[in-house]
Amino acid sequence: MSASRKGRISRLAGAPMAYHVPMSKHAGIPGLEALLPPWEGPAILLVDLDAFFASVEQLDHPGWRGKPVIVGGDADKHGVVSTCSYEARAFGVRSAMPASMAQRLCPDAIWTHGHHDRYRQMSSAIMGILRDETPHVQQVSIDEAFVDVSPTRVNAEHPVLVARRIQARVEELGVTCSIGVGTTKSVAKIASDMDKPRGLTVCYPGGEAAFLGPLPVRDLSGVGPAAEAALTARGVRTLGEMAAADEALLRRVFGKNAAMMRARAAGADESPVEVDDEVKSVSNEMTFARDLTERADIEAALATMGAKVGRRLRRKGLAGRTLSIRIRYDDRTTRSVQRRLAHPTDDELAYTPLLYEMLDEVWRPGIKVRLLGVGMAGFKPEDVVQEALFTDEELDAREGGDEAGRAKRPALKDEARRRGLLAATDALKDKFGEGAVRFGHELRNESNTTGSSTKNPADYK
DNA sequence: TCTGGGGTCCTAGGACCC
DNA sequence: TCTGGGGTCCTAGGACCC
Repeated sequence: MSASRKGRISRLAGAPMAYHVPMSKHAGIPGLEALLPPWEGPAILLVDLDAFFASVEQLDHPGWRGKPVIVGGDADKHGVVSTCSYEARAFGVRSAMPASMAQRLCPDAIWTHGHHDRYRQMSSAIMGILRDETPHVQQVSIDEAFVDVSPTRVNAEHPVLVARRIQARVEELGVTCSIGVGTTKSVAKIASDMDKPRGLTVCYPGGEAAFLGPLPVRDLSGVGPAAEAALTARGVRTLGEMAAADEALLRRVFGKNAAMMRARAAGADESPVEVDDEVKSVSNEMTFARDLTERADIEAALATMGAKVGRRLRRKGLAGRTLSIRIRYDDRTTRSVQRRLAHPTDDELAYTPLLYEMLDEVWRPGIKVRLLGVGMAGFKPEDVVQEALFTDEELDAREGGDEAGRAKRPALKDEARRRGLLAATDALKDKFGEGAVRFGHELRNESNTTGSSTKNPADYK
């Protein structure tokens, strides 16, 4: 596909200079540097890996190259498409589409649940390339990052040349990326979407209004289905109209973000590239192919997810104080319950009984459960130090200090023994994989999940 | 043919304190 | 006996992103 673009330098609607630069020969277009108008002021890249998961699969399975590949969940288990190759997109398959629909559109596609450790590894290598260019890298997901390449920051080198070098270095790893270049993050983001795969789209300083003006508001990051509907109802359809809209009108749609969103629509939002990787929450969810109706099955699922969350907390060295569960009923309505803990913890053996208590607030016998989730939030740096969830006195107060009350407690309530057990099972799972150690409850719902894939922004760090 | 799983951020209301 | 307003914490829900 790059052949048709080879050598093309085209002008984008209204922008003084907006180039699509061909990627097939990007290692050196003779004289390109001389053709580029000088760049004044800030320059930000948005680097977006093309069909990332599917591209890695095609890299690792040579037989899959040139064929429709779909990474996602099972069609008969409520699964959806996570990522699909461009060959599959030709059939109309898209991300987030129900897997059953994708199967009808493209019956011969190659399906895989994905290999997330491999994606994380590839992503880390690519982010390393970006950080080798400049430390001013803001990773926004496993396959996207902003890079501040303002000439004052990168040896006065032209931003377009930096972008072309990044594309060349990424391709050496066997995958490709599209890059948008602009004076702000939102301009770079929109530019990166205009030409995929292997595209390089540049909006020069001063061209923002002409570049963004005709685009639909939905193209702007931060405008979803609800905001789009609210804007349309008020006669605002394009980014140009949004940039000119009354702030009071926008406040009814965006609340306190109205001014910021209007600046974005005008390409004038100055939010900086931020190197910030602080994790705010850790959670795990499961959608079931068959709705759960038995309390024992629901508790087993909560215990399984609680254990996964605990293990990830320990791996990250985090302890949280806000425990939450999420539940979706068979009619797809969703409820959540959260509870503030007395002490931060990363120990599922301590908090799993609380999950069962919280369940009582949103579930009664007879209710069918389609999805369950367990999450932990409320981290503070000083909370990383481990503490027991409850003291014996608090447990006595909760459950009664008599023999019957004490007998209800987990057999391993002794903190040191608990931590020993957790450390041992973590070590086994590190060595032999997640399936190496299972408790009885973890087997109950086996083979009843969607097997879907994810792009978890916190998990590759 | 029917919608996943991982996150972040915002809003609104109630409890509580002064 | 009834009453205020502001600040903070907590909870639930929802919009949005990849």
